Amino acid sequence: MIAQTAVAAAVFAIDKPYSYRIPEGMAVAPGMRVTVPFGRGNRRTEAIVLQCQPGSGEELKCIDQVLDDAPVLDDAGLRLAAFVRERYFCTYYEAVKAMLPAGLWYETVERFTIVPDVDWRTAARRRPEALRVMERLEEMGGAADYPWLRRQSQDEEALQSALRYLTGKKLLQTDSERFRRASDKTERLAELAVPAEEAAAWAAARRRSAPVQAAVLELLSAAGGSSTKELCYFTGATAATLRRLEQLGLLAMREVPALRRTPLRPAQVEPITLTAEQQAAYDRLCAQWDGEKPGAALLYGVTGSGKTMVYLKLIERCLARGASALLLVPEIGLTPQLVSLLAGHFGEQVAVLHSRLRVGERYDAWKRIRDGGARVVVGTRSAVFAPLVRPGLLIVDEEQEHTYQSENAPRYHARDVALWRGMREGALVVMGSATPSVETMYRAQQGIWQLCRLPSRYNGRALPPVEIVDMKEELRAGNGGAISAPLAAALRETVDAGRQAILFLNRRGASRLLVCVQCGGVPQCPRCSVHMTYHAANGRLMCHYCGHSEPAPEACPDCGGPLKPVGFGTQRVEEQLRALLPGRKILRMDADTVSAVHSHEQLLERFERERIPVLVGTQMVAKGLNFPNVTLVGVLDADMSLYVESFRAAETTFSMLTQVVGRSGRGSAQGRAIIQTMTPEHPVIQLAARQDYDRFYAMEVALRQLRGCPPFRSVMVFHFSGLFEERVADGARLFRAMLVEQLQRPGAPAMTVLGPAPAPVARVNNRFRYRLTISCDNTRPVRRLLAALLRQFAADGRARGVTAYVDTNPYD
DNA sequence: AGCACGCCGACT
DNA sequence: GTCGGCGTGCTC
Repeated sequence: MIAQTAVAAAVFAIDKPYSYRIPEGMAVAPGMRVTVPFGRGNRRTEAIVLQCQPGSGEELKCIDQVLDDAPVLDDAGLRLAAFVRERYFCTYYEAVKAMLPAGLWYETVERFTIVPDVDWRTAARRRPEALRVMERLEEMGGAADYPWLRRQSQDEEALQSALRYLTGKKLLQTDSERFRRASDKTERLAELAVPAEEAAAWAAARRRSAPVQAAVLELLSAAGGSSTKELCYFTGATAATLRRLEQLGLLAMREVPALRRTPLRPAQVEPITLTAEQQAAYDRLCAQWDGEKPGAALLYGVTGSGKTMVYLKLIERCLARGASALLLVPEIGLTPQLVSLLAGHFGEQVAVLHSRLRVGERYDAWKRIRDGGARVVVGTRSAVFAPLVRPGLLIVDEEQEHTYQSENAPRYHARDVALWRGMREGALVVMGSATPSVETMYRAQQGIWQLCRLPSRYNGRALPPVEIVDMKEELRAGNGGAISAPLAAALRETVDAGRQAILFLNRRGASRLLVCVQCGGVPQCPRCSVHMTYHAANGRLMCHYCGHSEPAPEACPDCGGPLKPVGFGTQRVEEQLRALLPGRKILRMDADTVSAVHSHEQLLERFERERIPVLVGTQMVAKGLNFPNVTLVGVLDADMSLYVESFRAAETTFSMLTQVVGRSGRGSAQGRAIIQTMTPEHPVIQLAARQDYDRFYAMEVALRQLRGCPPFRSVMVFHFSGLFEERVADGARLFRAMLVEQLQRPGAPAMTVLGPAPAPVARVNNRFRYRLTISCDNTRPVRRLLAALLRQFAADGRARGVTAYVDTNPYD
């Protein structure tokens, strides 16, 4: 027998089914994972079986190991992987990996053994690091695994180069052991093994020579015990530091059981009753559902119209029909009430899937879903791949949210995957939103999807009145601060009345910087073309692009001048508020105040429970929960997000403003909202203030047609990156030339090509980045052409050292 | 992307 | 003379 397989080691340019012989007596079926030899060196790699067919396959290499007793993907799953691959320009295996829970993945541990009877001392005499490795191995009896070697070595890169050298010279041989990644049921806790005073004394003595170790001990002396993860975050320590302290007898590690299943907190619920309007929408959806091919529908309901009630009723019906339901949400942390509500109604049948689950939790949830135990799945983006038994209903809540688009390969959009699944698996797809994306509304208007409206708010209350403040006038009047006079007055009024207010800073990463008071310099990331963010919680500088982190320097690295932390966003606003509202409590929510210790859920809870008068924050406060006591919402710079380089700028701004304004007046009291802007006349701001989605949509859809953007055409962004700027730029230009050549052929599709140009952040992780944007019809022949072009590009010698990938209709 | 094969400059 | 540099081509 012959197996057609998708191989993990295959990159995009060479990704296709590879055939292997199935040895006599080996039980292999499509959807099972195997290991196979691949490439000239026959290195072992994982693969998934796509198809089995008869044939002797004598000329083929053999599958060497079967990793699963039963298929991990069924036919529908394999077809879905093929769709994701074709649609999003990724490899088969990348698609498969996105579909399976991490707990199912095998890890390979490489083991190195000294080849017997060779004189490695002479052979490697010119490589000191290689000699050291061999000596260490000899002490260990001639063999050790990679993790052990890494622990013994300071410089991982040097170690890897030495190992490459030694295996190349045939002085070392390797073999690999595979084991299923331990389903992590425990968490490591670090505690002091000596009295706190002793540890503190040790730390004081070594503060110079071992500052990180000292910091760990100081923190533990103060805090008692801490999870290793948290400890590393706050001190900048690595696992190696902790191990060293353990060896010194200062630290003790303890494994404590971590919960595998986050307990659901079922809400007290009553039977679902719908308003007349909700009932009408529900009935129409059911009628569609009962049709031959259910297709998709848009549930367009203003904020507070009770879309959730309709979802619940639909899920109830889905279960009654013996099918499973999926509810996708943009961000799980913001929907605890929804999860409780589901648990209240559907109890043990609910499974929650999101990226912050532990490996074991995720694996358990996945199994419960696959085995039919969990038939109501609520989760974020990747939950769209949940192995639902008989899927009957797929709901995408707030379908316009950018979190549904994956930022790494496969760069899929969960809403589009849900639509594909719905079509293929005969499930009804419901997209819900108060501000639908232009694409979705267009399709609903065109009758491709059914359009159900919920025009009235649940409590019958009108939306809060919105006031626009012209910040140019404020400037002319001599107010250069972040808070305008009308907002200041409204704040005082609200707070004096015992109500609460939320101020929203419409800035991405409103971060804090360290600025040199003497030369004005700002510490930059050594690997990226961005400045580093200052985290007061742990006194470190961090790069949000590559993850680089270092202790904040005492003095300016350039001139030795004093450094001062400068709050660019929320902090400055907080200072002004203190002056404005003396003696009042103010809660700030940003990267500085949100940490491992205080999650933003906790902060929001405190805001509600303690009735703190004012909450200031960035993106995080825009969504948030329902706070009945909030009667004032202020948007500080509404137009900021209008000027980002994206065809979605207007849409995201409108949606965000609508959401923020909707936070006000959720309870019994009337709310109000104030929008501050430099461009009060801008139509998006005006329409958002009036909450006039229909007019906004009409305006925006016309613009999209003019500009060749979705829903009329797709925007595909090609990203190029590499270590040498010249090469990347040349590569991007070469790609453009190749593309233009294709477009000149007769019968070629129509496209507009823009660029290439350097990416907004031109260097990340030492790699230079360029982008090329095209606008085209996203049809199968076009994708085939683009995929062929990417393969040709990868094979071209002139593009050596440059990698490329495509993003479809990106959000940034 | 790896990895092996293959052809030219600095060491025993 | 060989070791080792990296340019080139293939992956069932």
